Amino acid sequence: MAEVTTNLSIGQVAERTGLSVHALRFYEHEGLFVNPVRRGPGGRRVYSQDDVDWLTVCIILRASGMPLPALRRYADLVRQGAGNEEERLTLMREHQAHVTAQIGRLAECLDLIRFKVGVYEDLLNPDSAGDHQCHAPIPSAAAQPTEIRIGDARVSGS
Amino acid sequence: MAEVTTNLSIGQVAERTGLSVHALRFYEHEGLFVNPVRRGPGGRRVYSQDDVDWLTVCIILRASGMPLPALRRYADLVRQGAGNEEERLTLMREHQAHVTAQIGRLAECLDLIRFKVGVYEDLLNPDSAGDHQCHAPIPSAAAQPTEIRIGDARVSGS
DNA sequence: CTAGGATCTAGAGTCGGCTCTAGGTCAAGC
DNA sequence: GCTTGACCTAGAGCCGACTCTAGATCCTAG
Repeated sequence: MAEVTTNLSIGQVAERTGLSVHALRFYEHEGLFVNPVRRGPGGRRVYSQDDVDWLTVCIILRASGMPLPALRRYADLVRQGAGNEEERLTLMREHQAHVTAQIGRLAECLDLIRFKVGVYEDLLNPDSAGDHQCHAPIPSAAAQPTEIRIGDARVSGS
Repeated sequence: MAEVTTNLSIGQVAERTGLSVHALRFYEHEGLFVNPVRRGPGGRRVYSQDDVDWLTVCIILRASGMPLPALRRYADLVRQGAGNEEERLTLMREHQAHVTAQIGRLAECLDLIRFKVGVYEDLLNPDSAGDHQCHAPIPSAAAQPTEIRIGDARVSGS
């Protein structure tokens, strides 16, 4: 069995994860890795494919708005090994709820945005009768202090 | 007809929009209002229902991730009055695209999260055969790096 | 031998979007 | 008259998540 232990430099990992080398060092410093990053000659970081796989998960969790402390908590649990699956499940379920809620909120916002787009389209092209339905809180814009949370998930690229 | 011009204090507006008084002053300072906020005796801010309606729109746009500069741009256009509807439409369409993309990204993330939740559920309740399908690009990434042993793999510089 | 490039550490800086503080004005109630 | 509370301005501070800098080390190529 040829131990194909991939040995990647920080630059290579940056390249294939999309994270910067700075971010990789930062993540390590923040304790987000499951296993300590190995070091090669000269104290240089050496990453395995498992590290890259873990980072891929991290990136997805981050992209969906999980804050670093929660990610660190999750990494801690995985690092501790079997036995804490319930806690991991709880953590994941909570995050799932967050993401689901966020998607719902965005969908609501999208409703207003679509409505606005429709209004301007009609205005610029009055021929086509506009029949936009908007099952959202736009007519009653003055209604309730809808609890919309500003500033939640920030996702790559932007 | 009785002039029903609602005159609201900053505190009242804060209360019914959910924004803080600090945020309201900040938004004004940032030029996010369509019309200049009136002032009452003692230089106190006086808001109309229109202001509140506009803020409601702002809140929704912010909640969907529109950055302040874009919001300011939109306010500028509205302030300038009729004639720039195309630009407003463009702005709104761009934002619509952003939000749609963001929802898509979050949905993808949710796929991994659901998968993870499923894995842990099965692990804790092995009776029910779990058949989770994950129609996302994550099968390999979701592999559990539980207890990864890092041998004394030496990194030969080669 | 020397230059270039990737890496290292520790720590400072950046950015967006508020949030808070300090010091002051003003109107109402006791 | 005095206190309280809402409001004012200008500007400082905060938070999260990086990003960048400085100065050093090390490897490889020419």
